[in-house]
Amino acid sequence: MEDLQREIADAATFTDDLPFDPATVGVDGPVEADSTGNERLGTSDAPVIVGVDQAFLDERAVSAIVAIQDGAVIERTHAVTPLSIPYIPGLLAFREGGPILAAFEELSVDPDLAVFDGSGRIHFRQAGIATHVGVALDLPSIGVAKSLLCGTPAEPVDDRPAGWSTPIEADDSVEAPAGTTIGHAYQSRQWDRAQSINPLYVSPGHRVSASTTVDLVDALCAGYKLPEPTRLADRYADDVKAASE
DNA sequence: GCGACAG
DNA sequence: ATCTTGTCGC
Repeated sequence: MEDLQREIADAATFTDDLPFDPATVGVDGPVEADSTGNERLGTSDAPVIVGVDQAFLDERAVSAIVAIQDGAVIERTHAVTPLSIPYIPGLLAFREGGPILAAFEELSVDPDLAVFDGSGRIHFRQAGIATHVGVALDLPSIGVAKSLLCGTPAEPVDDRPAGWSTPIEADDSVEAPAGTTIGHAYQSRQWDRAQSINPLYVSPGHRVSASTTVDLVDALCAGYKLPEPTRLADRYADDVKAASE
């Protein structure tokens, strides 16, 4: 499995190769989770961005995908799939990749970018879940993780203001030249005082550079810690789970 | 053997 | 990820 990941990392592109201008991406505010937004289908040229997340029940995964365009939800799909292997750090894609692809098969719109819950290039072999699925679908993808799998932040990450970011550099645990920027710690939100919020760890999945990944996540956040696509997929996965138990 | 480790 | 009450603050 590790050799396969090296091949996937090799096939991945960590430079910008997007079908849209990242500078035009953004959400005005929180996206309505129950919006149908179908009236705009086929009318806009704006990029279709999908958020992917999962919820679990026993040995099954609920993979949810929520597609947004122009700051509105245009489609939601999901798949409930049996799980085969347990969670092993570094091998997450082998547990969740298949179930996620099953959900993508239910999607009717053509996404321009996928935002994953987990790492992309911030991975021992530079092949996190965002890279696996991005390469499999040859779709631009980024990984947004809530904790750091590997690599070293260029600066301390504690108590940073919203908008701050610092590179995550390859260290001995990463199969890349030492010092290579494999992603960034990005503070999407912060409290005004007292308690502090941990930063997000964002990294390229496929066909996106590390710096553009930060710009995209920044543009997709709307006042919450997680970018809108991820937030919506997270909630949708929970809804589907609740409805099926 | 010890430590470290996305979801 | 999941199991869960209370609690602080806009």
